[in-house]
Amino acid sequence: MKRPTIHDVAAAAGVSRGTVSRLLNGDKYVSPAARVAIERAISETGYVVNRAARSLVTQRTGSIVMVLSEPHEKLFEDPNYSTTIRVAIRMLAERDLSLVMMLAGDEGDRERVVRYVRGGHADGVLLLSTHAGDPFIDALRSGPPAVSCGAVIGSEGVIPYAAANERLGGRQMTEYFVNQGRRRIAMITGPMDTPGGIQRLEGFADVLGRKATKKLIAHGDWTQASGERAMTELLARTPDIDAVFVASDLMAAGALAALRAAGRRVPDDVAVGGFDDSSVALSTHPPLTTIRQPLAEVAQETVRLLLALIDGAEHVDPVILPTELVIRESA
Amino acid sequence: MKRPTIHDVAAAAGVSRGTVSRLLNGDKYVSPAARVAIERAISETGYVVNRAARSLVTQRTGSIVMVLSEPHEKLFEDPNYSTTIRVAIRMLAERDLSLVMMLAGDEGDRERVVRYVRGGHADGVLLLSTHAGDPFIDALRSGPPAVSCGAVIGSEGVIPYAAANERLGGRQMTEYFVNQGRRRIAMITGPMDTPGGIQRLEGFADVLGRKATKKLIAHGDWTQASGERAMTELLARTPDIDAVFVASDLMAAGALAALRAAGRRVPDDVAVGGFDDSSVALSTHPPLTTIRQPLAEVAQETVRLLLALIDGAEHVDPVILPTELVIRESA
DNA sequence: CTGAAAGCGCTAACAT
DNA sequence: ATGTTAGCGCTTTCAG
Repeated sequence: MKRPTIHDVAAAAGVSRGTVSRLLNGDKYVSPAARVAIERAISETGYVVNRAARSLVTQRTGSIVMVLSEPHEKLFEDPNYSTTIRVAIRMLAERDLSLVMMLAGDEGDRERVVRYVRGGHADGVLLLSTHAGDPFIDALRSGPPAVSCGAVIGSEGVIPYAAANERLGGRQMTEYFVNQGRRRIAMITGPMDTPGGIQRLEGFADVLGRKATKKLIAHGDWTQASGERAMTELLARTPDIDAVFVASDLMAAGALAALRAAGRRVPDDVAVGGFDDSSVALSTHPPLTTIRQPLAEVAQETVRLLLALIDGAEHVDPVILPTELVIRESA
Repeated sequence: MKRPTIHDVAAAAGVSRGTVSRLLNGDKYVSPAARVAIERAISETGYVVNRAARSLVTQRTGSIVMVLSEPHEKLFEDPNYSTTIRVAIRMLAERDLSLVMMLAGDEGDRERVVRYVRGGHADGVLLLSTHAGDPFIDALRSGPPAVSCGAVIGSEGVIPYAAANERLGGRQMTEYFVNQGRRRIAMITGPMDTPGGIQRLEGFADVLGRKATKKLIAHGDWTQASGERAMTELLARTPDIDAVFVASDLMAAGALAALRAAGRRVPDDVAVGGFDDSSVALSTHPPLTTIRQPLAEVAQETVRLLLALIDGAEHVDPVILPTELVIRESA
């Protein structure tokens, strides 16, 4: 049989469609009697609201789009997405909002996202790992509320966000090395158009000051291979380093391999610090001393900001959460 | 200004709404002249179709729901999801279908999914890592087409699927050990209500026959910690093992830690084989010899099956893709 | 507190 | 090949 409509429910309950609709939408003006009759009718008929019809009249869609800006191949390497996705789905489900996922890895993708959002197909936008100067930030300004999980470099004032205090994390690791008595501390950063790339380095520089010279800094792109490459480069350039702060656990795993190949013992000869406290941090040998980011909380706050905006807040402030040093065996 | 409707486009192009609609829906009966005028009008007005309105009349929603059945905490540990998600988003986007994500980790979640699907909010269902006897398999039978990425144990005839040939993978690794001259080969399996848990063990048993005794088999739950635990147990139970096939790379990382703690050298004393060829396989020491699953192809085939069903296919056959042995240093 | 009625924007069947 | 029109199922005034 066809799916029941609000009309069927109204008929079964002996009221008008309007009354059923009012109940469904939490309007207070429904008599107890009507309420009971309608609720019974709903469960008897197995009625489920037709979102398309509702959407057509309310002009809201009941869905939020999550935009993954990472180039496709790398999506695979990042251990952080699943937490964010999981938290977002949960929180949105509570509000009866569904989460639709889109990719924004190349120009075609991005255009699709813009069309989708401007076409009014989503009530809000959740940005993930958006890079500096991403052209479509502007395109989103005229649409529904957008927030980012992690700062959008260069658009911090435009797109509200929640993020871990990455700079603090950088400081925590670097201070730990200093307190351990390490003298030549190097760093392998992430891409310099991402907050994690920039701010972890800032924290490093905060502590080391002028000792943080160019020679001690190499850049990676978050992949393990890039960490290995950067470490090799660092070793060639400055053989006497006794500690290295790597901006992600995955890259740190690569650095570990390079150190092993070079015959350096970890942590005896060189201390290695990672970032993320992801699952790789435990599978390396030795297990990584790293910085834990409150990922779940960051995701939670991001969604909270978005919901506040959807509920009509004019303005929300960024939320920045502290990181934490996790000591294991690599440093 | 308000978003333009099909009416505005029709007016701007000097044709009727029906003609615009026909063009939009690929109907062949549109004159070249009208076509040009309409296309110009569309780009001038910035028109984007209102999916809700379309959905209301076509009874299709333009979205596919992906259901993640893994209990929440574990979602985090599995390195395979992102590939599947990425491939699915891509392929669906080409058909202008959007991907909505739902969790089915607990009873409440599952009920939500069933309501959603039966409420007609999706044109198709994509199941991920559904466990044996998952109660809501039945609930899905009356709704839109559903397919699974990976077999659904116990419902292989009910839910079409694409999957890697996990049993073959189990055979490949075990044969490799045998050919290497290993004599006491143990196995750490995944959960026995998942295809990966069952079939990788079947492959192991295919090769070893009656030599695959209970004493040589321990069970894990895909987590690294469980791999470590199972390895310790195996070592206590059968100290003379010289090879172990671990059903996932992550668990293998745990096994490696247990072997190191027990003072066994890998691969000299004990060969270790993983499964998945995930990123951890490269970050362990030594890097893991493992089985590669054609994840992207599996995801692709899964989506293809779903699309075929949506397009009206009465029946589709399961697709099973071969795995491949990847030799590194752990065996 | 409730019923009636007017659309929301679109597709598809029917005319022409 | 194209215009006209009848809804799709719902929310939301507006009366009462």
